[in-house]
This record gives sequence, C-alpha cells and structure tokens, in this order.
Amino acid sequence: METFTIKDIARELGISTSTVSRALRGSYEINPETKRLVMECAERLNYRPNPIALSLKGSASRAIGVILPQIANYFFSQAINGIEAIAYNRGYHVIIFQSQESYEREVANVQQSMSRKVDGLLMSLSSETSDVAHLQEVLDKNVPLVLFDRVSAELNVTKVVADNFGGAFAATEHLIQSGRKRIAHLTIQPWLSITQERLAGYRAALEKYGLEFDESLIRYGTFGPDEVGPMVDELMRYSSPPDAFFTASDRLAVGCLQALRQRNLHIPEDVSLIGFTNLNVAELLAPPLSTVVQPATEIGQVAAERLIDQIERKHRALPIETVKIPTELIVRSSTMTSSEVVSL
Amino acid sequence: METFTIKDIARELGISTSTVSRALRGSYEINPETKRLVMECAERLNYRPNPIALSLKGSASRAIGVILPQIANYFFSQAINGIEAIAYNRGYHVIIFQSQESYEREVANVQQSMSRKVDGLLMSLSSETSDVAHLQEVLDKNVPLVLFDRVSAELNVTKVVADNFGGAFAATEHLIQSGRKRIAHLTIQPWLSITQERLAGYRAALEKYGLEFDESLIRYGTFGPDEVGPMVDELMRYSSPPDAFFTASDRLAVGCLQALRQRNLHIPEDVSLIGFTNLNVAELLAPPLSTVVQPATEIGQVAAERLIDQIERKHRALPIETVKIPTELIVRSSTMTSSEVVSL
DNA sequence: ATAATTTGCGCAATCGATGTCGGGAACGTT
DNA sequence: AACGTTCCCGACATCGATTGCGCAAATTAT
Repeated sequence: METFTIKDIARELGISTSTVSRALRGSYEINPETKRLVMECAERLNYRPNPIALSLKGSASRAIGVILPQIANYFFSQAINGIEAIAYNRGYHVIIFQSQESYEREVANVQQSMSRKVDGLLMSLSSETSDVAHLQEVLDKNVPLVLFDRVSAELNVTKVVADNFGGAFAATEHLIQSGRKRIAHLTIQPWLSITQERLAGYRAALEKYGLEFDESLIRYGTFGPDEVGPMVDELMRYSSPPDAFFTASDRLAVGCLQALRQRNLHIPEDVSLIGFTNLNVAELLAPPLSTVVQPATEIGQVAAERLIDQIERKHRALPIETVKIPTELIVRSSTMTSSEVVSL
Repeated sequence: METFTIKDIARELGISTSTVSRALRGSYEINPETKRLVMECAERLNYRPNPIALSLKGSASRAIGVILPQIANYFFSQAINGIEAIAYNRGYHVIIFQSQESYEREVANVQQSMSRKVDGLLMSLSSETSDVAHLQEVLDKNVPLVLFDRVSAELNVTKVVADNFGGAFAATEHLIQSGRKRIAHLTIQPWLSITQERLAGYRAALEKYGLEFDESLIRYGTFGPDEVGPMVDELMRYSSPPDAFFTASDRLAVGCLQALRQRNLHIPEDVSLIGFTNLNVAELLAPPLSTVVQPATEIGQVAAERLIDQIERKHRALPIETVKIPTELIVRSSTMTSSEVVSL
C-alpha cells in the first residue's frame, strides 16, 4: 500500500490536479459527475492528503502540540490521556514535547511545534520559565494557545487549572481540625503559579484558625531523590518541630513518606502527612495516604476542548478565561488523629 | 521575532536562494567569503530552516516517531524518558503517538508518522496487534524501525526487550525457594511476546523444581480496575488455592495487591505476591512489594540508540539483532516466608 | 442570430528548501 | 590568440496540495 498523491488520481482520470483537489474539497464549481469519479478513485487508491504539503501551504495540519515538563509524572501522563481522548474524537493528532523542566528546551519545543505548523498549542510551563516572550510570539502569530496547570499570569490566554487554593485550604484545614498546629509545607519552585496558589490556600487556612504563619516551616525546591531526607531532619530538629507535613506534589509526597519512615517517624502518630497528588496507589501505601486529588484527566480534557474550540472558531475570538477544576480532599490513615489511631 | 526564510537572506545579500542554500550547507563550490556573509546574515536573522519544507523535499526531518500503547503507564513513560534523552543528545526530536491498545489506532499512527516523514520509528505493539503488515510496509519504504518491549517475531528488525524469561524465572524460583507450591500467574494478553516469554520463565522454574504446571492457575487478560477481585475470588475458591501470585505488569501487581487486601488475605502470610513492574513506590506499599524490575529507561535508551544508528548509517545495513536487557529481582516483604514474618 | 452568462475545468503561482544543469568570468595551456 | 578548465553562482524544476485567474463550451438572454 504505497502512498498515492493527487497527481496519481489526476493521471488516472485524465484530468488536472486542480480539478481533483477541488473535487475532493467539494468545491461547487465541479461537475457532480466528475466529483463522483474523483471520490471513487480516491477511495479506491486509499488516497490520504499529505499533511506535510498541507502544512507547507499554511493550511490546517489538524495536529496540536503539547509541551509539558515531564511525561514520567503521574499528573502529566494522565493529563495527556485526557488531551488525547478529546483530540482524537475531534479529529486531531497530538504531538508531545517534553521541556524536561528546562527553559531552553521549552523555547526549542515551541519553535519546533511552530515550524511543524501545529494548529494550536497546549502548554504547562517548565519550572525554569519566568520569561514568557516565546509564548507571546506564539500569540502574535495568531496560533491558539491554552495553558494548563502551570500557567503564567503575564499571558492573556485561556488557562485550565486545578483549584489549588481550595485544595490547599481544605488540606490545611483538615490537618488543623485533626489537632495539628505546626504544619510544614513542602512545595516546588516559588515562582510557579500553582505554588503560589497552594501556599495562599495554606496561609488562608492557618489564618482562619488563628494559627501563626511560620516561614521557617516552608520549603521550596526541586527535591531530588535524596534531598527530602535532610530537609525533614532539619525541620524535626526545631525546638518546636512540625506535627504535620503538607506536600505539594506527587514526588514530594512519596519522598516525604519514604524519608519519614526511614527516620522511624510514625505516621500519623508522630507526624501527619497529606499530599497533593494523583497517585493511584495512595490508598495502598503504608500508611494509606491522605491526599488532595487534582483531576488530571479532566484538566487535560477541558484544556484540549478549549484549544480546539479556539482553533475552529478562529474568526470570532472566544472569551479568554481561567477555568478552575475542583479538587477533592480524600482523608485516609496518614492524617488520623492520635485518638483515632488508638481506637483501632 | 518573525520567521525568516532562505529567500530573505538571498534578498538581503542580493544573491540567489540556491547560493544561500549551498552556503549554509557548506558546499565546496561556494566562495568562502560568500559563505561567511551568508552565515553571518543567517545568524543575524536567527534563521532556522523550515522542517516542513525539508520533509516535503524528502530529506531528513531529524524527528523520530514513537508509537506505544499508553503513556499513562510507568513502564512506558520511563521508556520515553530514556528515548528522549538519547534523541535530544543526538539532535533528534521525538514525536509521540499513543495507540491506546487499539490496532486501528496503531495503524493510523503509523500512517501519520510516515506522512509526517519521521526519520525512523520506535514502537511497542498494541495488545490488539497480531497482523504486522503495516510495519512491513514501513520496512518496505526503507524507514528504520526498532521494536521494544512488545515485539513481534514475524518482523525481521532490531528489537530491544527486557530479559522476560530470566525475570520470570527468578521470580518464580524465589517463590518456590521461599516455600510456595501453588503459584498463580496473572498476566496480559497471551499472544504478546512478553507474555509468552514470562510464561516460559515461569514454567521453566516450576519444572526445575519438579512442580506441576497447572493451566488453571494462569489468568490472561486486560484486567480493568474491578476485574482482578473476582478473579482472585475464583482462584481462592479452588480446593487447593494458590499460595502465591506472580503478576506480569504494574497494573496487575497493584490491582492484585488491592484485591487481596480487600479480601483480608494477608500478604505474605496467606499468599505471597510478586510483581513484574517499575513502580517506584513498590517499597512504600503495604506490604513492600517484591518485584522484578525491568529497566524501562535503559530499554528506551538502547532502542533509541539503535534506531538512530540505523538512521545515520542507512547505506550499510547494520546487523539486526535482539538486545536483551537484564532484569533484577528485588525481594521485599510481600514474599517473605512465614518464619521470617514471625521473627519480626 | 448575436451577445451575455454560467458552467466546468486547466494553467500557473505558491509554500521553503534542495539539486541539477548550465553559463559567465578568470585563469592556464598550447 | 584560441581553446580548455576551474571556480562561483543563478535559473529552473521539484516535492504535494491549494487557489486565483482565465478560457472554452454550453446555456440563457436579448
């Protein structure tokens, strides 16, 4: 099954390529009978228009680009699933690029996807990205862009995010209500939108319950596999150490759990632990991990829908808005109160 | 920063596009001085050749296509990481497609990547794929192809796989040595290469220790979230139920763990459990899960290296071979013997 | 019957880059 | 002085598809 071109059809039927092209696109100025012949021939040869040629001509490529920090990450891989499902249903292909949390690679990815003429771009920013000029250029070229999860306030585009504030508030409130007073917050890079929102939720909950906000209980960073442990040590050496940990990502939740267990700190007796994650095994961990679930698949779906809506209605601009997807607090053993533990 | 073409440079310098093209590619028949001018101008305008135009011309696109069943899967997402790392270092971009375990979508993905003129293809077959005609066509078009993990015996191409036989043998042997005699094997679709190899390893270990191979202890399938439970029930109702479970995938291992716990079957007292997985949280589960680790990242790296080697040495055919990456048995609590459990 | 439309289709340009061919200039050779 | 070589470079076709323009034939209007 070689690949046939519009020329093959033209030759076969003894007509010009222009006529074939127009017939296939259903132009009104082609004889219905000719159209029928062309369609039939195209069908017979299993003709597929060459996307490269189409792209070169500047028309739609029916492909959307997805640029995100890391695929090997629960949240993002689920988000991709959501994106793919919607894109496939609406007839788009998905081309995925990883920035590997590098600004430079993110810029290269954007260039790549632009020159590969994607119809639109779906992005979650790398943790190194603070300058968004490369994205402004995308907008200037009139290529639809939707940000999800890690977004930038500087860009006037549609954004799809979890309710980070609400989720962090709920998690913190839950910890407070279960008797915790010194809540450490382990989070990622401070300049990311999600970090700030979660931190704000955390602070708001503390405030509501009249607890002091202690900057020394907050830790930012890209914690490698062996960096969480020392940080836990440091925190636990305080004269008044934390009695709970609230972590802001999958990786941190797991790293923290591991570090606490290695140090023989019992959860939830010694410290309480709650994550902000999508781990589907959270329930099977020891102890089962309380968590704020971000609906990753749904975020991906909504983002893809918005993007394709924009692509297909390019003339009238669609309203630009920030869609907030609710998060859900799931309480498991890792945040039980001491009395609950005893009563087991 | 708009995007400049070879024409812009030509106009700027008052020379022809051919000269610019040749100068940029360092052709010997261009005056060094002219070359310098062109290079300088290209630099100044931040010229980037348009990959679409290049692809249309049929030359290298410096992109490799990756087609695999599911991104939201530990094994595959790590494999992608490995692939990406190598590809990036060697100057290639990676375009990822998901077949979603569907034969039809896999075929569509192959067509897409062909018409997008990737320089080579890296694939892991969907579970529905038994006919590999679409891949034979890829080979017929002389596009380099490397299969990894889920491969097909019918295709004469380079393959990169984990040592599935060895891993399954080691896991089974370990179970036997720790006193288990009725070992159930939960695995995926029987026609997949990895399934057969693992099953063979399992059988070989049973044989070595003179244990009977009981077909009724084997279960094949694409187990959905709630399908593992009933299967466990069925097995445990046998007059001589299994005293160990050996599962062949991440999903099955977790599903099985969950099902066993829900049914109040204690691990490892009642039954032993070992998986064939890449879960980085295996150690943190309750109980910590013994497992055969497949080096997913390494598989991806090796596959990408082989592919790019083939792409870059297209003239002389490289030897076709099957690379087997060693697996590693990691013993944790889920497969302890009863005496070990007591001694805790 | 002649002019004015409409219908159906082909020619050629275009997108960005490459590659084949061939030509003019400068040089060297008899 | 006439011819052959090199050296540089430009014109043009090409990849696959779309599209503006124009043209002939068929149809309708006058």
